[in-house]
Amino acid sequence: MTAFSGVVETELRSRVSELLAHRYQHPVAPEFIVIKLPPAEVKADFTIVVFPLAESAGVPPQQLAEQLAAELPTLWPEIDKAEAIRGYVNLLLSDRFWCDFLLQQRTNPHYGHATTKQPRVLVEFCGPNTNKPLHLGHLRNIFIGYAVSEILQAVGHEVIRVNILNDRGVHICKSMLAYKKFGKHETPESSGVKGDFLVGEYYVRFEQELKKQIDALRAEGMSEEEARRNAPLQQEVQQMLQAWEAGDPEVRGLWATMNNWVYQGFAQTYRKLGVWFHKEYFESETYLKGKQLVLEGLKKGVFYQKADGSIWADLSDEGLDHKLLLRSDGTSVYITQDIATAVERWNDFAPAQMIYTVASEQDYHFKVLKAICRRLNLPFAEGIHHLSYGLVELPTGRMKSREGTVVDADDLIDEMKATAARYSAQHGKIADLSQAEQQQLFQDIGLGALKFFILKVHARKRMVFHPEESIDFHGFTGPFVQYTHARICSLLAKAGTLPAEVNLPSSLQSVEREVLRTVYRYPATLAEAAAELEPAVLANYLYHLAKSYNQFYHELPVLQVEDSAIRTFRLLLSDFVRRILADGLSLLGIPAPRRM
RNA sequence: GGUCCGGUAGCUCAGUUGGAUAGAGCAUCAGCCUUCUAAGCUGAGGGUCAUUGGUUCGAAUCCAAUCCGGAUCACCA
Repeated sequence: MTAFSGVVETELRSRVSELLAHRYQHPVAPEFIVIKLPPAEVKADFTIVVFPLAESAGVPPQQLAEQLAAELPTLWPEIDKAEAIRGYVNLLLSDRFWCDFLLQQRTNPHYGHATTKQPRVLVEFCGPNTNKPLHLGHLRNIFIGYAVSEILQAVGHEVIRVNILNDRGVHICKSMLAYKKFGKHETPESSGVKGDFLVGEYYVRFEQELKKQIDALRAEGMSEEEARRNAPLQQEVQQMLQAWEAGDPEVRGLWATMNNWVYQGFAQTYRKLGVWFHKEYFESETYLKGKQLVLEGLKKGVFYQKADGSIWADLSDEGLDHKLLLRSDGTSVYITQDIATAVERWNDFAPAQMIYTVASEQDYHFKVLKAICRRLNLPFAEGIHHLSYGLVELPTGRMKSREGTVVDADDLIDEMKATAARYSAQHGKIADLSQAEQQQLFQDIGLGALKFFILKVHARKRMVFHPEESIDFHGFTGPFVQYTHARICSLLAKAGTLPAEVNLPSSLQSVEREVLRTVYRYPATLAEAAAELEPAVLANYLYHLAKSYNQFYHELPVLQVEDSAIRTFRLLLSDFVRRILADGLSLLGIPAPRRM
């Protein structure tokens, strides 16, 4: 009911509420009074929607609107003009109010950020398998998870960032087996191939060789399923998995070696992306641990056992199915180890919430996980939250690493960087920077384009990525916002130091007012982005702020203004916008270069 | 089949939680650099908000049904 709003809305609500109570004997709680931003054509800062009030008060809307318009300015002197039009009261605040707002807030080092402490939360993101490099899907996950972490921190939460490494299982053995058979002892060093890519090559190689064997068997007359089961590689990889689980030293040794290659590769990519974790959890360390919890649950009667010995949860009373928790041979399944991992995290950090950044294909899984933790009476059960996001697909459909149809994260980052370099060369504005500075700048812009491209879309939507249509650097993009920031930096550099004592201009231009109105919305925007766990809210806002600043910049001179009050005011406004752009971008994990 | 998610301009997406004539970007067309960074600014064209019904003073937004696309319901992870 109460939308995300700021100090003015709060003030207006309480004034209107008082007015209705005292003057019209019609009490309405402030939070039920609807304050909106008027459409662009209307020359006003805020709009009170009178219809709901009129209805319950039994007064015609236009009549009540006129009464409010007549009385409100006397109750709150900051209201310069109040007009009643077709059941709306359009309010224009005074120039003085907006100037004061700028002067007060520009020195606030935490503008938009919360000053009160919020509970500790844990955010899991990334979640790679250790048999292949990170791809575009991981990038969306990482960008969302990182940005949500930053945003939650901005509104006062202590945020613990964790990763989950899917480092064991048959798919990991596949690359190991292929390496053992075809690897000829090559290493990342000897081959010059980044560790995660090297391991990924063997994963693909396994699938290729397996397919050959299957095709050969089918040519001999076996069915698809039969051939798959009987292919020698399939049997070998199962044996390898058993050897791994039995702790076979040779298999474990190869596993550790290859996983370390992958981790070194990941570390490079994380560094490039600017992300990090407080702690990494390894499935190899938790996959056995959930069993005890399940057995306790069985003892307490929250689960049941079938005749074959397998253990199940009956969740049908809450619209979910029966869920297997332990196989008939007593081994764990995926969800069993997830329970264990959650318990471990609870013991490590005791967070009020555990947020899992995981693709929407696992929506059902997380419903089940939460339900089971609840039934086990685990203290963190209610705090489990699945931050679900839509898959990134290619025009040809889903990315399949087995078939090699993936967009590798590193490759994409490099392409973006190259594109940024091409644009920069065209514009020729940064030729005086050193080579190293230029390289860093290209990286910042390329990553800015990529991260913004992904984050500006609401997480729940799935997105199709067209590799041949390169990501844009103009319009509603990261570079546009970065450019606006750099432009302001340049302006301020030419202006020198900002004066401490300020005279305010006597009146504001409409573009200035529009920029101030947008600046005003920043705290409410952050609050909304945090509450919704939705970086897109922030990305959209930053674009609008940059857009309105560019209009201001184009329409009005700053440095050449004679009147020192106006010149100073515009510089301060520019500086404030610059700060918000830089702050907002950094919450999205996007650097804000000072030149470009 | 059950459940969940999505459907808004040619394309990619917003839409302030039920409010005024539905907005951006890209693409197309037309303008603006002897002035603070043209990765910018201004303008034009482009819409049956999937469909139908309902609730309401008022619906892209809420409800129901239908259509289309996707995911999921494994002794896989």
